[in-house]
Order: sequence, then structure tokens, then C-alpha cells
Amino acid sequence: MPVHNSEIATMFDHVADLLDIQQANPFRIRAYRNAAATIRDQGRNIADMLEEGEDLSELPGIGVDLAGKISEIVKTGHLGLLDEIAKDIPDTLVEITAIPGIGPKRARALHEALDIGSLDDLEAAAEAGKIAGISGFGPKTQQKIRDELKKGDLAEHRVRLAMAEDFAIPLLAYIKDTPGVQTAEIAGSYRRRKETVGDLDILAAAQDGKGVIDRFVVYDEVETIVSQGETRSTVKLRSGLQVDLRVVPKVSFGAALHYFTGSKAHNIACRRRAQDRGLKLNEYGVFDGKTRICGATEQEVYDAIGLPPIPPVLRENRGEIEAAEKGALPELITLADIRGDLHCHTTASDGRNSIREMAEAAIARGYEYLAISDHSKSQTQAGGLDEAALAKHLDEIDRVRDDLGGIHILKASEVDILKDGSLDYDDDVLDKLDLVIAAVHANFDLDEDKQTERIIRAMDNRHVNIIAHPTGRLIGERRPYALNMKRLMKAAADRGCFLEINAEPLRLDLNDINCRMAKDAGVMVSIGTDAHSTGGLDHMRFGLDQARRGWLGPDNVVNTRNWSALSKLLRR
DNA sequence: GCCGTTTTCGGCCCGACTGTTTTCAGTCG
Repeated sequence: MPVHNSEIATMFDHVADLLDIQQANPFRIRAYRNAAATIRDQGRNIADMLEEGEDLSELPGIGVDLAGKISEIVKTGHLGLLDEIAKDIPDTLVEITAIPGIGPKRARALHEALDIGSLDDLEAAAEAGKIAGISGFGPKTQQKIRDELKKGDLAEHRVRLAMAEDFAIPLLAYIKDTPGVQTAEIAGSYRRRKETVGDLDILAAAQDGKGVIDRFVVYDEVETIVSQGETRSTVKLRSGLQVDLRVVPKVSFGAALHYFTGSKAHNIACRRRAQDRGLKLNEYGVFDGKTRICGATEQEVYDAIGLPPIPPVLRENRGEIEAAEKGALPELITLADIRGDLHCHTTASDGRNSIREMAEAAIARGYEYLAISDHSKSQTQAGGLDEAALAKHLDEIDRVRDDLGGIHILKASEVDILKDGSLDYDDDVLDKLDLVIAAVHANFDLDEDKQTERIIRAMDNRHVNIIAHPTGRLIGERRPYALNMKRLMKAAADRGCFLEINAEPLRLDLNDINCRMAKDAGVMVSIGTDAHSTGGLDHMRFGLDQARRGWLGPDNVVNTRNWSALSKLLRR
């Protein structure tokens, strides 16, 4: 039974939560959280690394002790430390800290005063009116607990970036439109272009914070006001999305933007750098003693701590500070680098627009080329084409090509990789195509070895240029299938095969970590929208976000090449 | 519990808002 990185990370986070309630050494607690983050950031399976004899204590934030605990988890599936802690406090006590306003200290107080050990215990105590009597608690807190329990909605739900935009853009316009607001930005993981965001963090520059906050909390979509002060406020929108607004004076805007953009780990590293220089960094600026030396722009903040500006997409404390220090930050790809889209569908299978409409839409976006890649015959529910239908379809592409100048239309197909790794069309059919995208659309539950070998076998076919959405995950809906990514990447590099970043907001597959692995493994990436309509071509920018978060530059991406370079690359 | 171009010991980021207090602890980001 292989242990996933996410399981180890979850156990470490759980240990941290429990130690927090025990009021253990806060730095020890942080060590567990940092280690959990490091483990999540590994593209490779930790269990595999261990098996291959790698020294895990060389990973950042993991020392001899935690390396030993990882090994224990991988070998036994258990962590003895958790049993130790359970003697003191119940495992399920952590649940109650999901209630806003209940943190580790109050959880402990509730446990000690009323022997509360779970959400159910808490609910019973709250309904019986026993909470308000505990020191540090009062009637308001008791009522809040009852309200939150009644609502039930305690699980953190992150929304996909594309959906967050739908709420963020009009809200930002509203804030910018508020009298007295000089400038405003959306910060947080939204600005870092993370694939999902937990809440929206908005920053505004204004002299009068209160006026801005007062108008913020009456925004049309606000359902509840969680907190409301002079310079900051938190609300919940009807959609359930939480929004934090912070207002600072203009001279502090850069420092506040830096602080509010995060990530937390990046901020901590920056603040530590400031400390090393005898300075203090907070959201109001960079300070020498009590004197504010700068902070109007992010550039000034980075200058003060001796670094070139670091793009928000890289601010995850995944080596960007060290790279910046050495002047080795990557040149990141931008939309302007993209010369074409190598994955889209038409009415021939499950798309909504014709070949001509898709091509015209690509021309309108300034592209040199577009690959028309409808589904193969096994995808019956998606209108996949059998050989005869494909032949007619290719003829139709020829007609549009003759008719429509100004763009190279590639005859392509998104061909199913069957369970045994063979392809859905025979080689003589594949021969007629300019580009073959191979994709897994069924049999997701093979074990890691079988799934990996299946895809590598598909890549053994010299017709295959691109593996589409390599992990198969759907954000928030379907986990990636089991795959040895390191083996897959090596195989792709050896065969001159490309891996896709599928730019569809639900997929974004490869993810940022895998993109970075691809770069390190020397695998080129193709960013394709998988558009099923002309509008879907605009999802390219979400794929670019993921690529940028994965440190990719124009050189790492196939579809930054001009037509002649691309055509050479497609010949394996 | 981790970490080191000052260090193998002694450090480890910083501030706003709320509710319960009667000056502040706890929570959150």
C-alpha cells in the first residue's frame, strides 16, 4: 500500500494542530507545518525517494528527526507520536478549531472545562448553555458557536481561479470606484495565480480607511460581515467566498501589497532577510528602528532586502529567494510568447464551433497555427470519430485550409490511450495526421506501475507528439491517477515527446510542481486550451499562469516556436 | 524541531480585530 505525499503531509499538519492545542513549543509546531509544506511541494513520491535510498533530511525543513518519522509512516502507515498525544487530548478535538473564533487555546480550555473532545460534544455543551460560563468565553461566543454549528458549512472550500475571477473583477472595480481610493489590487493567492483560491484578499490605498470599509461592507453581494475595523474588514459573499479588505496609506501600498500577496512562507523568509540587515519589514514599509525607509512600491521593498523584484507567481519559498540572490530568476513565459494553440475541438466531435470558426478565432488572437484535435473513436460519448469520419473530417480541414489564409491549421487528433497502452487508431491512420495528442480517458484506477507503463507504451509510438492532461485530475472533482511522474518524464525526454499543460480551468494539468519537474527533466511542454468553443481559446492564460508558477520560460514551451521551428519539432 | 559566510546553541515574522476583560489574550491572516 503506497503512501502518498499528501497523506504524510496531512499527518504532520495534524500533529502540528494537536501540539498547538497542547501548547507545545511554537517553533516545534512550525517545524511540523513547514515539513508538511515541503512534502506537498515534492513532485516525486516521498516513499519512492526513501526506497531509492535518498536522504530526506536534505530536504528543506526536514531534519534527522522528521526524516525518521517520515520513514516510520512509509513503513508502518502509522506515527507513534500521534498515539502519544492521544493519551493527553482526543484526536477529534482538532475538529472544533474549524469554527471561526475557536483556536488551539480555546479548544484546550473547552476540553479542560467541559471534557469536550469533538464537534458533537461542543454542540451539546453549546445547546445546554454551558459555554458562556467558562473563563474567557461569554454569551456572544456561545451564540456564535451555535450559529456556526447550525450552518454546518465548516469544511474549507477553495474555488477555482477562473471562478474567483468572476467575483473578483467586479468587486475590485467597485473598490476602485469608492471615493478616496487612490489605487487597489487583488493580492493573495489570486495574485500569485494559484489554481484555487481560499478567499480574496483586496488591498486599497486611501487616507480614510473607515470610509472605504463602510462602503465595502454594503457591497451588493455581501451576506455577512465577519469583522469590520478602521483599516481592515472581512466579509462573506452570498456565494460563500470570503473577502478580506485592507486599507493602507499610499506610501505603504508596496509593502502592504507584498505582505498581502504572500505566500506566508515567502513573507517569513523576506522578513528574516530584513532582520539580518538590521531592518524590520511589515505591511507599512521597511523600517530602520522607528524610521520608515521605504514601502511605496514592491520594488522598494525588494531593493531594501537586497533582492531583485520577484514575480508574484514565484513567491512560494520554493527557492525563488536563493535564485533572486544569485541573479538566477527564470525568464518567465508570457502570453505574447504564444504562437498558437495545439489542442482544440470542433463540432466534428464534442466542440460547439466549426473548423473555420475555430481557425478564425485563432487568427483573431494573432496565432500562426492551430491544431484541430477532435476525439478518437473510443470516445463515443464525446462523438469520437471512427476512421471513415476522420477521413472526411481531414478533407474538411483541407478545404478550410485552401479557403482561409493567414494561419496554419494542423490535422490533429486527441487519440485515446487504451488500457494496454495501444492507441485508438492504427499507424496507417496516424500517418495522415500532422500532430497526435494521446490521452487517457478511461481506466483511471490502474496501479502506478501499470498506468505509468501504459502511457510510456503510448509514447513508444513515434506518431505521438503530446500527452494530454498527463495526470487526469479534475480540480476539486477527481484525483490524479497513480503515476510515477519521474519515470514518465524521463521517458518523454528520451523520446522527444511533449507533455501538455491543459489550460482548461478545471484541469490545469500539468500543475505547477510538475511543470517545474518537466523543466528540470528537460521535457518540453505544450500549453493547449482543449477549447470546445471559440471562447475556450481564451483559457490559454490560465495555462500560462500554471507554466509561470512552474518557472517555465519561452524555451521550455513548444508552442512559442514559429511555424517552421514547430514543424521540425513535430517530426520524431 | 530546524538551522548556520556571526552560530552545533540560541535563535526562530508581524499587526488588526473581537470579545472579554478592565488592560489584554486569542484568533486570524
